[in-house]
Amino acid sequence: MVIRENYSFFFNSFIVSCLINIMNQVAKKKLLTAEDWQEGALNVIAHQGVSKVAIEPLAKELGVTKGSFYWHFSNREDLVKQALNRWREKDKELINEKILPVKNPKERLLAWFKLSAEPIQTHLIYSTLLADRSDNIISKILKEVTLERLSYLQDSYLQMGYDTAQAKSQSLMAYSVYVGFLHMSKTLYGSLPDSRDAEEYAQYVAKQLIP
Amino acid sequence: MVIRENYSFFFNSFIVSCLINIMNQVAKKKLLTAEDWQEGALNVIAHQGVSKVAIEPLAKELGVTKGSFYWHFSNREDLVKQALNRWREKDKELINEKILPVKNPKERLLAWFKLSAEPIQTHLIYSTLLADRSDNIISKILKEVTLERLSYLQDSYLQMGYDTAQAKSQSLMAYSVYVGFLHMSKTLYGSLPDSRDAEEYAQYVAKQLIP
DNA sequence: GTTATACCATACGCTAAAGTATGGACTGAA
DNA sequence: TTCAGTCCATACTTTAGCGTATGGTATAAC
Repeated sequence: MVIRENYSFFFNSFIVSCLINIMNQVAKKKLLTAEDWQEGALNVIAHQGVSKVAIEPLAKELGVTKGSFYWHFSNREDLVKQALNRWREKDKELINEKILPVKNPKERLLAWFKLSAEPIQTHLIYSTLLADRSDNIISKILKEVTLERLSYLQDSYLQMGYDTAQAKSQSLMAYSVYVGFLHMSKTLYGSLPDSRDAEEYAQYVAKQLIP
Repeated sequence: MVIRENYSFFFNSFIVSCLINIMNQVAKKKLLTAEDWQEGALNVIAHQGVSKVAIEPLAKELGVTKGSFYWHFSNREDLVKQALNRWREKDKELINEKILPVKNPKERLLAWFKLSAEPIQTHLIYSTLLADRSDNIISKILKEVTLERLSYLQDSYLQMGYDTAQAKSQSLMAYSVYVGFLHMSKTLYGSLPDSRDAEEYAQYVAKQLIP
């Protein structure tokens, strides 16, 4: 008892601080940010397409109601716009971290082919957007992302000794193979293949497209 | 006056027969068949996607009302199903007429690459379906069409001396280039390129993919 | 301890589109 | 001429989802 009395201050302050931490975590999990909504939207886009992004179902999934949504966004179009911009930024970061640091152009291309075959969200989103011409926002962002991706592919081929025209055609073809792979795997297998098959395929394609 | 009297029978019968012809034409244009609805749906699918196929707007475009639709089809899903089956049949006929008759396997592949770059409806529909996973009907038909197309590509490579594994991989890659081309052209140029550019591109790709 | 602000719930109106029920017009056959 | 069958129009009901209006609660600042 004496001990408890002596340590009561410690225990009390400890418990209180713990409670505050927990409550903060609960509060932080319960209070949604705009990013939470964007991520939810991107998940829907990746698996069902932009047209399936609906406010009320998404709110239900996030454990809130429409009231939350219209606090963070002005309307549905606003959410789609912000979500797609978020996707573009995340995709850019991925490339900046995993592809561009590879100095040797041949190895960089190989790394890109490997990455392009991995079953990650950014590919799912890209392939879904490719056939969705319902919005001008989509066309705009899609074109930007595609041109940016093509540019670092072209750079690699240039650094390998291709002239400008050849590098352009070759990078376009390589990128077409990437796009085709995304759709073929979804069409034939229902989803992107697992890492082993993807690696194997990437090796084969790279052999054909990297001299 | 006399003349008019004399020719009145002729005039009357002529006018009547003309009217009957016109009315028949009007009647034949006014009475829609299930095929008319299917074609209308395919047009929407080609340019806007399956999710944009709506009964009342389509009826308005065809000059009728929903009453006509629910006479020919049980519901919306029924229309989509029949329309996609019609697309599959028309696509099959196209291949049977323009590709399969070419006896030399190398020339047959070349003909296929050329055809695959032409801005025709069947390609638009295919590329739109590729990212639309909203329905099981779509996935099913899409898979069937893809496998069938892959099979005659693979046959061509087999006849050119490839072994089974090589022919499989090579045809898959060639088909991926096709799919990629569809999306790339829509993404970068907004639509499929005109015949000259397509021909040029087909030549380049064929050089890479046909030994 | 009052007050402002951030965040969310609830309730409502509105529209597009699916599907139903019913009647009408036209046609060919009996 | 009547009658059945074909094809379509019109008038509903229903539902999903967008957007608004308003009120409630918690937290931080003062």
